[in-house]
Amino acid sequence: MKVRTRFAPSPTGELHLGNARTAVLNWLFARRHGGAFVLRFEDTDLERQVATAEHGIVRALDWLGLDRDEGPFVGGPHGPYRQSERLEIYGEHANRLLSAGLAFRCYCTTEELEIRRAEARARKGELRYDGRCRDLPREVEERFRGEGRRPSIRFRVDPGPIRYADRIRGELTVHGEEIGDLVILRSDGRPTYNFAVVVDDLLMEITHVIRGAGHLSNTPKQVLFYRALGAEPPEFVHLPSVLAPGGGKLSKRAGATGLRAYEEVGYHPDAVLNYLSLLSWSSPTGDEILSRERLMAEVDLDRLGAANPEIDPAKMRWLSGQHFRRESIERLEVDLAGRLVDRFSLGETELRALTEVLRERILVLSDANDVCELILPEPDLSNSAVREVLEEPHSARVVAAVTERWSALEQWTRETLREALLEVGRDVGIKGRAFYHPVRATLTGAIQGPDLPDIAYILGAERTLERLRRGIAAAGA
RNA sequence: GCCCCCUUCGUCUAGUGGCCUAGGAUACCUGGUUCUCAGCCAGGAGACAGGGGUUCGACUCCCCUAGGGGGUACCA
Repeated sequence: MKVRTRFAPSPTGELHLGNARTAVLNWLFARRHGGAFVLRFEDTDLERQVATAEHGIVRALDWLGLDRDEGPFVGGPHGPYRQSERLEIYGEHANRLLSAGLAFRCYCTTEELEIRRAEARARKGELRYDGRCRDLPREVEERFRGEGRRPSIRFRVDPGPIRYADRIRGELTVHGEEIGDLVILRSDGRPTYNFAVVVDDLLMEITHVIRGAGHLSNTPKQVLFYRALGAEPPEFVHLPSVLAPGGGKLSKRAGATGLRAYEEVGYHPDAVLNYLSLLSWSSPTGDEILSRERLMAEVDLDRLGAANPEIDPAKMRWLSGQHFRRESIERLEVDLAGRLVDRFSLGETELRALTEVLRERILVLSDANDVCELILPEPDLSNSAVREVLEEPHSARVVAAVTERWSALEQWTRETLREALLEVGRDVGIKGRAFYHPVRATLTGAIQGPDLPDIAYILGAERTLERLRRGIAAAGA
């Protein structure tokens, strides 16, 4: 049977690392087995205003490179893919259960239920529905109807063990008496979450339900629905919950940063994909820096742990850097161009040189700004730190020697610049700080930054030599 | 309150009864890369939550406790 997975967020807000990890595993597993990845929005409970959230989610998925085979905006044979557009379908299925005697109409109002729950809580009793409408005589039903009560439809949950399986945890059992009769259709006709999910997953022919462990306790209820509808449940895989750094659940104040923010800071999307798949999973090879292709080939449902992992921002940044190091110059150049060209009015050769240097040092794309900020603007030679360096006795001589040697260069490459610099150092007989600082200060107006040959390489021969000559003048003065 | 799940270095993890004086990665510390920052390279320190069992032998199996996560809704 063809593997079909789905990602079913409710379009309330942005995707965060926790949601995204669920999407990632569903996508990876589908791709690994040549299956289909379906997107579905669970929006039954929401009013409008979700349109922007829908787009935000799709955007985030696109950024991570998780393409959908079916879903909103792309369509597919099992649509519609928004629960709000499937209301009649849920109604039909609920009625099927009703006529089969597996469900019944419950005339209790929300208020009555709440009062009973409060009482139960007060005397420390069971909070569950007491089943009072299970077998209502026809006359009573008529009377309730006459009173204007709108019934909800409840599913009969009989006492006794309910067995279900989770791929990660194995066979599990709960008891029907701990669940109670479940509302599947509210009195206003909208389905409840657990019922809608089952109807959708069934109709969409989902084979593997991969979702957060928060749904573990919903699973037995859903298994009951599958059976009642005459179907076998799919395989359930409950991924451990992703926790915020320092523990605790992902929340507004801790770690629930939207994916958009990671995109803006400039994390490599493949690194985020890589990082997320490494939560609860590890490659049998023990490797951790895994390309998109390797992830698609290797990530499977075996080797999934059961403990809740915490996000480690530092490791994610490190991975991002690793992915940039392996990125092609051409691709990185495109990413960098979007952030730097206008802001620093870069030319083609400058951008290329910058990309070559930056590829070896950035962790996230925004690191590039700092480097540009430091070396691209005309250096300010008037600040005290720079003045101090330039006033050293040998500074003028050092800068002049470097200028002379570099201006004689036939090839302006990082390598030739570096070799030439080393030679000058030996010739002049000055080394360390005394040698490098005057050159650095002259070139950037700072005494801290990337390697000098790299700076010269990015600036290009003309600008480098011009700055150096100005430095000689300043040092001589 | 009741029910369910989880528990190896700070963090992510390897480990399925002896291969473990517990391996890797990150973070941290130190050194190197004839200047600095980042990067990179090398080295160092760092864990089986606690207590009972089972066994010739437990990180690995069972029980209890603690801690964490989730559920108990006409929320999703």
